[in-house]
Amino acid sequence: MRKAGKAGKHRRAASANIHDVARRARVSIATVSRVVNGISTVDADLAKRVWKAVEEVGYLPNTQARALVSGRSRILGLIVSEITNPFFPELVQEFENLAVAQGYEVMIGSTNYDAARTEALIRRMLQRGVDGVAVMTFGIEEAQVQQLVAHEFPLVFADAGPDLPNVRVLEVNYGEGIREAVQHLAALGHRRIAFISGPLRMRTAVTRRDAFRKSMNELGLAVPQAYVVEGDHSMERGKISMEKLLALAELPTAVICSNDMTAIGVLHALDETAYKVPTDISVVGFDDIRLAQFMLPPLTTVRMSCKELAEAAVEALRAGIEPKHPQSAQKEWPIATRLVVRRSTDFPRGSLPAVEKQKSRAARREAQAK
Amino acid sequence: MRKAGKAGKHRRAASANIHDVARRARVSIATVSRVVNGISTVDADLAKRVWKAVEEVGYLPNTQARALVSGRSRILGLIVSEITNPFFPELVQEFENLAVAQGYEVMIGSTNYDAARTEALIRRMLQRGVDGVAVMTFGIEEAQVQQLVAHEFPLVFADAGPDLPNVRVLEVNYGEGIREAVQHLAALGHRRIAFISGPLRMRTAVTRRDAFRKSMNELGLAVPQAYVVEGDHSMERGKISMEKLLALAELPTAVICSNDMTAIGVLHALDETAYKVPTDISVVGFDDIRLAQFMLPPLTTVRMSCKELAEAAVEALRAGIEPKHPQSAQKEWPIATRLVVRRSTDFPRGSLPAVEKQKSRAARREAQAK
DNA sequence: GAGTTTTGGGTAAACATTTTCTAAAAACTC
DNA sequence: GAGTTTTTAGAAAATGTTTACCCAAAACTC
Repeated sequence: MRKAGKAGKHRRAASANIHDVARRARVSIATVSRVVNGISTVDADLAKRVWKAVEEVGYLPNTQARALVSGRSRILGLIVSEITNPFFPELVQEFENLAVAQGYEVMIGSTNYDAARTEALIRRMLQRGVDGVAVMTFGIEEAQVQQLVAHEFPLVFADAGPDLPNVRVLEVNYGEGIREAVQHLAALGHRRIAFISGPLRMRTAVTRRDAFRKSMNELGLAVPQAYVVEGDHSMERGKISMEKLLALAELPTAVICSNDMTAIGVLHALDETAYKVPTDISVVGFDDIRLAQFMLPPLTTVRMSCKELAEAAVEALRAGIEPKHPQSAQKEWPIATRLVVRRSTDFPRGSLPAVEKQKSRAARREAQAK
Repeated sequence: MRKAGKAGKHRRAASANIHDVARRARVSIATVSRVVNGISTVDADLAKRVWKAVEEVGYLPNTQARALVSGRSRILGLIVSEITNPFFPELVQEFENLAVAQGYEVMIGSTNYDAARTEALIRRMLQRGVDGVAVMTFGIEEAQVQQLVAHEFPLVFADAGPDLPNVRVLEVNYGEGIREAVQHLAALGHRRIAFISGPLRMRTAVTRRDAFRKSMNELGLAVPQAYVVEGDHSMERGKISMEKLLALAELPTAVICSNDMTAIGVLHALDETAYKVPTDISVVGFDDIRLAQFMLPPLTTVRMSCKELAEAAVEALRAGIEPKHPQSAQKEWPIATRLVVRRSTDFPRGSLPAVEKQKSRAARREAQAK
């Protein structure tokens, strides 16, 4: 069945190519190409013959040859901070599903907050000829942005990107969710609320922290300097940050964290003390990773929907890549955030009579169970 | 600076190609190709001139053209079960680092235990012309194995693969780690030990369960039918499985889980009861994901090193791909497992006088802290 | 029914490389 | 110093597609 003159060199037994199909269907390769690409000017009978031949020889178009001649690889780059932070796999999953549904492949890379690594990653993406890149690191260094921007393909940034023609930005509305978190805690009676931020060299970390400060101000609550601790979005650092807070003379009664991994570290730090969550200290996370509801206690957190982010990212990229995409003019893509109340937040100790408290907690538990 | 006749059609501004470099260095494209690929038959002076030109025009070889003509894409496929299960991102990370260090790109896909999805994934990988595929799903359905095996490229299976010339298998020694876990529990005084398995249609799940049964037998401990519950490696199912065990008339004093996610579900189920971990029930996981040490309490678990797995997978693939790799004859690649004791296991209640127990636990905690 | 338009499919030129073949020049050999 | 071998670099073929261009035949038009 194999083509005669092929084989030759010691090379992988190539699978069927367009010529094999053409020969079998007794048409030219141009016709095969047209049929496979769904170009409608082909006679129905011929098309049927071609499809039959495609089936018979098990033809899969060679993407490399396709990319070479068409100038489009149908690969989307996806850059994340840390693939091992559970938020990102969830995002990757959604992104990939959507991209594949649109006929794209995804090339994933994580920066691990390392400049050299990021540069190499970008170079690899350029070399593989990606059609566009989504930078979902929530902040990236200027030098690397330049490296990316210099090439002409479409870019999507989560949360912070330069204002340039082929750049689209997913505008995450942090204010919303963080305000809800602060108000939720304040409503429970908390006055001393601390915040553990992300690494402040990331713009998003600053944005989230400022959103916290703003919401506190709105309610007339003070934020002492020592109540804002810099973390780095890792569990390890979350733990250390909480230990810093625990060393203060006047402890906060609640802690809001810049992401869920930090919150997990905080829970861990508190587990090593006599303080209980939420009885003694309430904890709020950010992201709502799937794990959040499996923490002990299940984590109250601000949800930033992966699905929503992924949908916006893929569409925004397509808007940049595909010549006549309906939303090609849209530069800013809004993303909502909102509080999800679980069991890591409660009244601060002593704010209500014990009986009352017991009752309310039970009631909330019940509500939660549904 | 741009080549004259180019531009033409409405196409992305192409970056410099081999002709640009050749013109600038006043050599032929063959020479440029040779220099860039490190073929040593080029005069040192010429090579220097070529590298200079490469720098100046910012030449990046086009991987698609390369792949097209050489028949090798330098892409490795990596198939995992669920990218959202934290074990896999850790594996992906290690795998990617190693692959990139060897000049390969990685194409990742997760099956989500879905046959249609898996088939589509394999098709995509074939079409992109991967040089080899590592199937790290710890069990895959026969039909899909056939689909993969039919093509001639190298394959690596974790834990269960067909015995074929171009297939290499990472043989995970489950017996080892699981025996350590059972012995650890037995040494603490546990006699009633339950096991929550993975989905039994996966061969690895059966293997792990059988390893558990065998280790129990060796110690003369009975394993009632009801003490072996089928899970599916998810937190949700882990929780449900534990609830099943809690409904039994005679409760086990310890539970070993087929992976860490299941163990997290178990911890969660127990948190909703009056039973404490490890005081009332000890829990052991499997995998040792990074999160395990951040659980409350930190999880005793059997470590299956991602790094070791990734190293073996990449090397085994290279052994299949690269003509003269030193280990090209090696078909089985052993992977060790071993118990990591943390704080989710302890003496069963009542097995020792309270004072004694208190003391030992404190001692262990201390040992742990280091 | 001859001229004109439409339809549909084939030919061949790209695309950016690697690699084989060839040939010139340089370095030996006796 | 003529013949032989080695070294080195260029010319050109090949890789599997898409697509612009062209031309034959069919379908209209009057």
